[in-house]
Amino acid sequence: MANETNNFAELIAHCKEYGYIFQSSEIYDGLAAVYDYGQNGAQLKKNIRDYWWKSMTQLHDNIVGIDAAIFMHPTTWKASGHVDNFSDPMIDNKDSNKRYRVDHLIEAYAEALALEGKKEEEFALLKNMDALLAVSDYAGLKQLIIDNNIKCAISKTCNWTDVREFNLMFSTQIGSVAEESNTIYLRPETAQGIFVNFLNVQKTGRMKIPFGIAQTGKAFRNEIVARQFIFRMREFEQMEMQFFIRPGSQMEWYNFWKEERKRWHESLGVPAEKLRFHDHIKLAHYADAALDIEFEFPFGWKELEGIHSRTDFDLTQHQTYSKKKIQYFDNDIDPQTGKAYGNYVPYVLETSVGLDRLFLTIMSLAYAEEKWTKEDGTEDSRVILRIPAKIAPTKLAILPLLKKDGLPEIAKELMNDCKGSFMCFYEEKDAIGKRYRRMDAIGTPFCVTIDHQTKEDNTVTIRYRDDMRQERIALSDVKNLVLQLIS
RNA sequence: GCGGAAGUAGCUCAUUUGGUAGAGCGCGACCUUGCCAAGGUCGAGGUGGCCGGUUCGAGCCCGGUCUUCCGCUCCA
Repeated sequence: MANETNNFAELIAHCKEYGYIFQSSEIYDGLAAVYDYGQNGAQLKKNIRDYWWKSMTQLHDNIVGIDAAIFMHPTTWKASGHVDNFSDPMIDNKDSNKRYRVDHLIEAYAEALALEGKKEEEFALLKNMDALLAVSDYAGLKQLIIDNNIKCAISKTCNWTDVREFNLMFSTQIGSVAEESNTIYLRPETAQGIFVNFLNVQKTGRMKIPFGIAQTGKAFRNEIVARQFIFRMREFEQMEMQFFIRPGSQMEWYNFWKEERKRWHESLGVPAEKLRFHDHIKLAHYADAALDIEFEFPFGWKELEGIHSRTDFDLTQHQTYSKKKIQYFDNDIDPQTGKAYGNYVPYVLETSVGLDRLFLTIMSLAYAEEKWTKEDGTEDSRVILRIPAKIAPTKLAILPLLKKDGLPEIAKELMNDCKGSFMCFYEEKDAIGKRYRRMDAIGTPFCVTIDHQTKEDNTVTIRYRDDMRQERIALSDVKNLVLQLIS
């Protein structure tokens, strides 16, 4: 199949046209950075999620899955650091368009005052700022900046916007009365639902370290700008696993999961040369090592999955804030001391994939436009989604060659036999070639055609999406062959 | 958030300077056909993204707004 093209804009259009992804609330002009999955997209997404869930829980005897609520006690986000790190007053310079954190801007100016020996002015300024920050007086903060004639380092002007708070967490009220104390957040990450359930799972599941807790679910971030289709959305789905380990063993497990997760992506047909590791130089407040598994998207190398060594930060924080002891008693013998390891707060190794990003990865690899010259010299083409058979939304199309002569009856019987085992699609409209092309466009890997010969010898034609090859097989073998090909 | 470009039928696009909106493909029904996008007949589908202004009259001119794409910015 020569002459393939792969264009991101065409992929986005294809996703809409064939029921994979629609813009949210499109009839009302849409909602920025929010998307809906259509009939085919929802099934593909579910298949990817199921494949991940199975590989984590069913195939690892020391990993179990949970499903925590999106709403969590507000103190969760104080403990995790999200309240402090996710919400800062910001101000923009209108001339340079440069955005500053207000406290950083004022502190930098105070430092300059100190260098000039104006210690008293520096002290007064910082005291003023702290007082205003404490009561979230944004107008006062702006006035403070203007009164001190604090300038933008780039434009050298004092032309500022109003001070605004950019909180990346969405908030809402729980209960019917909107009071300050009732404010809760939509979780900005799923991880905390695992950490707060550490003791529940460890005790009720009698889990022994090392063990993991897996979870898939929605998370929400009020991104300042969100772009690149479903790559960065306000509402997105994570698939993550927190692996609880002995302190000191984190680098061993970091390296283990790093390789394990890359191999997993390759098992979904992602070519090794399209994946790479990107080590974090600047680490987040909770991590002692972190890397991204990046994929070469149509718009460049971007994060697909994060591997983070989170140390005992999260469990220790929850222990402090909840005043509940979150520890593990390890009976195994430490070869160094000859005694049991004893009580400790476990370390955590996190693997976290963006399900929507993985969906986009699969789609960008699958989408292709093929052109070729037929035997009679004319040009032919097709649009195809080469989605791996094991995650394709529809596995098998069952097509009677004619909608008469008893062929639909045989086809429907096969449909009834197969539909309990995998997703099937039945179609008797239009010429057979046209029906094949429609299946190519939504990524159905196999088509079976029932014709007059079927009535004579109980054989059918199976047609393969990827190479358009056809072969004759027994009608009774169809289900088992497809089951074998999608496993 | 800033700058640039765009928005007409499900899709791709026409509608030359303002004068009551069209095609191809696709979609539905019927007829004909039957192994890789066949043919015929009929049909459904648009208050031109939305709101406002100028004008006798706006898809076209002006303002605002929403959304998308590209470049910055942001992304604990």
